[in-house]
Amino acid sequence: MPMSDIYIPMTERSMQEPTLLLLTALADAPRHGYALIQEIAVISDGRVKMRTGTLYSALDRLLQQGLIRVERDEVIDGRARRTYALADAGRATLAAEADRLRAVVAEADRRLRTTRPTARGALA
Amino acid sequence: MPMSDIYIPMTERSMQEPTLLLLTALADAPRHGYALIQEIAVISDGRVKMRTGTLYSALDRLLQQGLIRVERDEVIDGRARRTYALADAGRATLAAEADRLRAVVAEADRRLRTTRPTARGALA
DNA sequence: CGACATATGCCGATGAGCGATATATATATC
DNA sequence: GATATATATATCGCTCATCGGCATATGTCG
Repeated sequence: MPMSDIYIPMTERSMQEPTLLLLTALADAPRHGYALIQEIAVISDGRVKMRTGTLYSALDRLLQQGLIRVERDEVIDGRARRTYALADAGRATLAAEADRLRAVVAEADRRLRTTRPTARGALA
Repeated sequence: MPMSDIYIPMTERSMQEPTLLLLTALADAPRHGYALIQEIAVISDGRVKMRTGTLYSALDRLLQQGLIRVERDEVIDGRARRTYALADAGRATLAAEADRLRAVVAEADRRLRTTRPTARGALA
């Protein structure tokens, strides 16, 4: 019989840049969705214009993972507004991610400065 | 009539960690596939055990993008071995990626240290 | 009235990465 | 001689974060 086993990933994928920027944008203060898009544009120096499809699905996912929480719901000038805050777990995750990336970037810099033509140092 | 337009992404996705580690592992010297897996384990302090599925498909992709090149093909002790080297474009891409990540990490650190309870500084 | 900023949300498509599997040789252990 | 582990490359199907597009609604500016 065909066993239709469910795919269960063993390792969790490393965080991608949009998610990293999202947590970073929430690190200093709670913000609502639209404000996050603008804040991320500022953080990334105009490079990243986050799509709402990315934003709201990421917010849903991060809520589910417990990395962020809903701070409050309001209606401002007739427009609904949902404000999100970084949860303790999200704060810890962001700090760990920053440490991890700092180490990799340092290693990349080190290697870019110490280039050898071959792995054993030999050269024609 | 149903227009079956082809999906053409406007922006290129940001590099993920496995790719970043791959380029980093090639930054100081050319290496072959299996050596890259081991080198990446060292760089990431044992955290990342790259799968061959990820490795060889990434190598194919990076070759196609011109970020790496085949340095040489050998047969060592009866085993085939293909050695890859970082191309100039790959070197530039890695350097740019490092700059970018350094900036985001610095911003994350800054924000984690300057946390306010709300976006406007008010608190109950 | 039309254009644009504000604000949230859904949906289909894409592709990097993951787990599994296959193949083959060399070396170490029983 | 069998069995396990290290070396080495390669392919396949699956998942999920991200992307682009679309929908909806209000407020403001010209």
